[in-house]
Amino acid sequence: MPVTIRDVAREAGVSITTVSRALNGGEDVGPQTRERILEVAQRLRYRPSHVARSLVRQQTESVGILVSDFNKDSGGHHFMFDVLAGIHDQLSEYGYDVVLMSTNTARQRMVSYVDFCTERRLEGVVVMGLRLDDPYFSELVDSPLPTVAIDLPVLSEHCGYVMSDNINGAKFAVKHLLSKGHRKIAFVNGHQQAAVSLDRLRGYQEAMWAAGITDLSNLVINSDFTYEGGVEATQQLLHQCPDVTAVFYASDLMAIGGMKGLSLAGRRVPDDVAVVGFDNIDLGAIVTPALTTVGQRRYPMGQTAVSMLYSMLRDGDAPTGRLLAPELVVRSST
Amino acid sequence: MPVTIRDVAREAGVSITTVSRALNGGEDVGPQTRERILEVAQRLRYRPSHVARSLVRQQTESVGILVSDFNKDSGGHHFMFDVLAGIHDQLSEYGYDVVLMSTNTARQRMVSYVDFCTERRLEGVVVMGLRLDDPYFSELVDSPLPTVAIDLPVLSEHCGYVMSDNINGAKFAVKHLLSKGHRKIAFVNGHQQAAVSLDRLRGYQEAMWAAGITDLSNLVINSDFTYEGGVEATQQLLHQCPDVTAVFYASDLMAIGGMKGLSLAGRRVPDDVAVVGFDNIDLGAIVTPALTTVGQRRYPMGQTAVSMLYSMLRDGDAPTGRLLAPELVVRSST
DNA sequence: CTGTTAGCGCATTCAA
DNA sequence: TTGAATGCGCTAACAG
Repeated sequence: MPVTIRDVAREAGVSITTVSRALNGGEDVGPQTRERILEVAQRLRYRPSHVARSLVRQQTESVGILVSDFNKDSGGHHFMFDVLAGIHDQLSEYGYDVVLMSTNTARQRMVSYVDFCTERRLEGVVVMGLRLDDPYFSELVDSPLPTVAIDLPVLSEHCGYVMSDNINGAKFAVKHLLSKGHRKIAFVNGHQQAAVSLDRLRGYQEAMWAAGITDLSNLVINSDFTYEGGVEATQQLLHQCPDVTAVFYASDLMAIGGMKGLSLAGRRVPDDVAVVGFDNIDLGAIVTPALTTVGQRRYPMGQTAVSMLYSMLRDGDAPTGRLLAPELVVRSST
Repeated sequence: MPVTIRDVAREAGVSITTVSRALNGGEDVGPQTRERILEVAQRLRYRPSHVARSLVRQQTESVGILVSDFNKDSGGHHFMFDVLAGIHDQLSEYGYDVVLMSTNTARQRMVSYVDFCTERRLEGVVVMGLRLDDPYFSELVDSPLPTVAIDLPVLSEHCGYVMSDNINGAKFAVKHLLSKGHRKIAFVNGHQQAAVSLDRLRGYQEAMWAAGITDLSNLVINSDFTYEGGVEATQQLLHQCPDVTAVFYASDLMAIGGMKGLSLAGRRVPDDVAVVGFDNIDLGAIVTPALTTVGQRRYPMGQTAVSMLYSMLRDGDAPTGRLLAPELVVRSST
């Protein structure tokens, strides 16, 4: 239906080869001819078929973004959205098309991620929001398809990853609390299926140990990253360890829930109990008191993932694990 | 590089024609042959090239999602993300691929949206987050490319739209306030480039007029949908109309900012001043007091847009304007 | 400098 | 029931 290269060729009175050359900036085309072709192409609003070009060149110049179930995720919205933006923008900077897919896309079509990508001849994938135990994920990791994962520390021949330096991020938080004189510092973690949870726990532990605080029993509670989880975990924490003076939460949402829980229990923030979160979501600046938190650089994270993928695609570079420095944002909750 | 239909044909000792038929469920294939072909295809992990298929069938089975600049938008995150999820999920339900593009993708590549879509042979587009005055948008609307816009009431031969019934949504809010006995009800609107702003204003006005309140001067203020905007607008409002007893904000973010502003001014919510927002973002349930708001059904909005696009694509249906009913969520701020 | 030829991987006539 | 031939729109050798 659309205008093809043939139409342009006929109208300009040349062969399609010449049209192709003229439009692709080939050297060997007469200036007059070129000009005429360009004029005709523009007049006819000719747009080369990306599909046909992909077929003959054997490369689609497009990569997939694989996201875990869109709607089931609540709370991770901000994180995912910003990272997605970074991925998209950087990709289109490099001239790549972006094909969106989610874990349930594949499920619906009854094909694995790898098969989906193979069919579309995607040149690479960026993965985000997946859990370590996703059944299809390992297949992706083992496949020759260039892959970069966000927040999943898996490294293989064709798969690299990008994530915040969660260990040091957690250390920043704890050290900040220690510097304020706190000793009884509790930690409310996210769910255990997330790789980041392990790192944040480790950072917390190491910072505490380094300060000579070795008995962490009753100070660590596992929750689920959500607001409600933060409320509940805090109540449990207050029960099993009433003399805490500070709590470090593995997410801002939990921290905000935590402040609610503390308030319900009659504790004042930051006077009775100091609070630190993780993520630096917009909301943290709005709540009262404003939340001290460890910020993740979400948009750059997306960009970084893509630039790594690009170097794999273009230069055949080996994938790496790349850690982004988090930043402590001190506000009034501490 | 990947396995092609040829490889399967050779391995199975048949022609590629037969392979094609067998794999596409053609009737006229011997049961034995079919089985053998299926077995071979599976063993070789053959995946038909979506690219080649698109070329020969002259349809790509993929649609584009056009989003305004990803990173410049702050605050609309939730809205965009949920709608995006709805769009994506429904699209993949129908078997369509999803190509993501943003306004700056096109700008970077120096082509209009239409050209971008034409090159990729996208069959349709869903547009979201664009402003009415976007330079390229009208081109899209006028083009023969099937299009559905979110929150942009433009209707043309090939362009339909989906949005919340903002007029009635605003009426719900105002009527709720009226029923609580309020008369001095102010309205803080979003920026004027958004179509929704006009509708919400109109709903507010009509509801007030219907209640016999005709003098709305000093009661309406224009802001920008943001938290900060809400704070400032509220201060201004309190200045020019100190005796307001209720404020309806055109976004939850502004409403939350407004509650902050009210608190700063020593007014209590809801005792001194009642507050209603618009959007029903998660945050609204978390703040204190919890925010009464007009909820938009974001995920269904995305789904609806796609089902409309699908009927246009598949059945040649004419595009329509579809309004989704909003819902009043009453919480403690009123 | 330009045109002819040959595919890319697949679906689809038309014959056999 | 199967296969050979044709072409989707385009690029890239190879000639001229």
